Amino acid sequence: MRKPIAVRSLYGHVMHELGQRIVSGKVKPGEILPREETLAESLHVSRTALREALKVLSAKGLIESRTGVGARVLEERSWNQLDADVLGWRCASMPTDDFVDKLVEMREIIEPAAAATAARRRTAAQLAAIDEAYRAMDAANTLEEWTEADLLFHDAVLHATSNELLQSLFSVVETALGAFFTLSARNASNFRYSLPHHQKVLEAIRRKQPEVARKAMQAMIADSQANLQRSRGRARRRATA
Amino acid sequence: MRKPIAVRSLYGHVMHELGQRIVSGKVKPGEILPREETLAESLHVSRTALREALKVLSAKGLIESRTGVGARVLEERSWNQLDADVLGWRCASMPTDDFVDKLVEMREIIEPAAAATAARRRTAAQLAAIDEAYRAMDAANTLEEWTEADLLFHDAVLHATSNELLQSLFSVVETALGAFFTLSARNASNFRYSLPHHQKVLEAIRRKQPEVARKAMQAMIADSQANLQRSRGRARRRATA
DNA sequence: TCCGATCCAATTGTCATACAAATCGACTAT
DNA sequence: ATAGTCGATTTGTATGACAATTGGATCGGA
Repeated sequence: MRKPIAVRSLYGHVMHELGQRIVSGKVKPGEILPREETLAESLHVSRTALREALKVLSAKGLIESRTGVGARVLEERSWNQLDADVLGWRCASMPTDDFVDKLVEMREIIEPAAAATAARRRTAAQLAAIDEAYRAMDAANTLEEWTEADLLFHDAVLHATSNELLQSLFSVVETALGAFFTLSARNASNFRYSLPHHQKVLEAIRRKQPEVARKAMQAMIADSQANLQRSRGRARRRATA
Repeated sequence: MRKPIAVRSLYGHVMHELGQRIVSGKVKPGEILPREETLAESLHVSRTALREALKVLSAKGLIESRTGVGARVLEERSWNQLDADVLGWRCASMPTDDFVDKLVEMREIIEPAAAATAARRRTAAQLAAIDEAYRAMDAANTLEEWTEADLLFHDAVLHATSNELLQSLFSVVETALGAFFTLSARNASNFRYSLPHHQKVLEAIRRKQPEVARKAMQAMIADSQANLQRSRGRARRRATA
């Protein structure tokens, strides 16, 4: 998303490789990873680069290293579930329906409340940022331009709450939108269909009408959820065909 | 909390030291940290240990290292505000009313929604856990027992949503709020006052009434916030006296 | 046989050093 | 004045060495 395929540093590659192995369940909680020297060799990096990756995974709560024992994969309960990387790894390849449902549920909780708060507190500059994102969506000619502007719009709404904790949840919203983008049937002719929803949110925030903004955002999410359900139906019919 | 004084590893010490310097504002966004060799020397560790700390801080979004340039402190906007360490450093460095307000705002968004979801989806076992926590609160004789059972109650409600993202989110907010005061208690003598609120939440979840549960939770939070305002007033009067 | 203390092998934690790669700015030639 | 080149600076990666910690194996005594 942010980094297309990204020329990640060596340690970054290692971190993603190991992170995905853990999150995808290829190595299960409780298991001990191979010793650092072996792991480094099998990933074709030095122990130095490997260790930096392990440290970051440890900070994300995925593993715990103990002297003399090794690196143990921790239970899912202690994973940093809101971490952008962890969320991304859970969406790697195809996210499960179950996980997408949870992402949508998070949106349903976060974004309407954020829209309402933004309507109450937004400054002129914050409103301008939302407006600019909206106009970029309106002007978008390609899927890529639309996608970028859409993310910007949702980020701007969170920003307008002036609550940086709320804004940090953008990683969740971003992941949810990303999952929606890959799962829903979007093409060159119909990707603009949600523009009116966005306009209603924008106008409510402009006019400082919290409850109107909340409702508009709820409608937008409900609509995208319905869209997901339709896609699932199609996917299932295709699978059983 | 978890680790009293904690025998942190060397790199852990370094990470906390640098993290606090950044979050507290001793080094400001945009500034470049001293080069690694210098930093390592001034902190009395090797470059290896320092680099592991920098890598983790980078993963938390506090800094960004670039070859040939150095480690730049990033803007607060890109900090991982919901990271447990970052939140902890903020609690330590700026325990202002403003920050608490933002935490409370998060709670107002999360917990009512969680209660409603729990009422919709709770299993028998999850309900039993909430019920057990409630009875522990009822049986509490000391503030300590009450506080422990209170935490258990709220955790159990979140657990009953079966959404680990939501759990993770509440968990960090709860921990941060817990650093300032117990979730719902006035003082040693009448800490049980919020028991009826908890009972209403419990019963609504038992009867699978989402909106009732949401309202009950909202009432509980509103009550504890009113309580917070009163104690702030007292603190201010004391300060100006 | 059971139990405890001791020792030892395995593994991570830390350090020191060296060199590769990237960046930025200054300098040079045109 | 400008484009290109070069060099100093700093992070990125690799390597080798040793300290510290852990858990089990070994051994001895009752």
